[in-house]
Amino acid sequence: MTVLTGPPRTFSVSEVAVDSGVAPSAVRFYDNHGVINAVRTAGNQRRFDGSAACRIQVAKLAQRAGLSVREIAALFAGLSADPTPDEWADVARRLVTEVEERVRDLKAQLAAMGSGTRLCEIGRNDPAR
Amino acid sequence: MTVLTGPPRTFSVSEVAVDSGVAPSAVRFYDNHGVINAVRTAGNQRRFDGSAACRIQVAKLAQRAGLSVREIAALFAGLSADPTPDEWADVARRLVTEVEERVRDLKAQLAAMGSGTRLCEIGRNDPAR
DNA sequence: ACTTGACTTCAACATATGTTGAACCTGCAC
DNA sequence: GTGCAGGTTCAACATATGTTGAAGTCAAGT
Repeated sequence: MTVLTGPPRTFSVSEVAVDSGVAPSAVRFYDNHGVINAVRTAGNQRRFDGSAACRIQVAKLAQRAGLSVREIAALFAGLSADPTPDEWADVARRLVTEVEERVRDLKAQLAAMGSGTRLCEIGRNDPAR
Repeated sequence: MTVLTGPPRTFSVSEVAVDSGVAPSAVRFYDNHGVINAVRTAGNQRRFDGSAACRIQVAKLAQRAGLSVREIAALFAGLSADPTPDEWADVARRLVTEVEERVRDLKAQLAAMGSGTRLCEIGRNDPAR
């Protein structure tokens, strides 16, 4: 079944900006790049659902963890308006998988450096000199 | 004591490019931005020590984990030419600490979303409507 | 209906991260 | 000492990620 719920409330650009902690210009930027999705009023103004501020908060942290806006938009592509917890969980799983792989790669390189085999030629002196 | 070692071998831009897997233009870019440090020949050409390719490999992975070139240069700032394993270990520790904090922040936000308290107002409907 | 604050688009600017091309110079092998 | 692969700088270009300002439109209260 579906819970009885009226027309869901929507948010303007500046509301989403305040809720997500970014500038209004950034909200428009994220809309233009598919991180969030606006519907338009009869007068062409953007209206967002409640997930927009949330998407942006996640997007900012994902950016700090190395993902590009394009990658984040792709990650959010399957998300419906006002996503279900299950949809969010799936996004979260894919996101964490991706950033953890990047951290693993970094750690592996760091580990390969100092220890044992000098894969990275640390302090390398030409062996053939 | 110090191990008996002749004048250590140096590397040209294109050698570092090959060893690190980036374009020569990128090697010059990283030099200009302090990720690596060249000495100059009498004829003004760059010469790098063996750590340069290594620094770049780490830098590329650190970038994928969310660090900027400026941040990476700052991280490498304390590193001497041909750094000791101890110096590398210190850099590695600080680097991992930083990226893991970013991942923690992301995970915390994701966790706060789906579960329990709707901090992110998922599927929010105006409570005062 | 008016006013006014918030919205629209678009272009220009700004910073980060490189790449490319021109014009010129070096280093090394012969 | 000559040739030439590869080095130098500098400016322009390119993409990503936004911000700012101008010029005009919308929405909502009075």
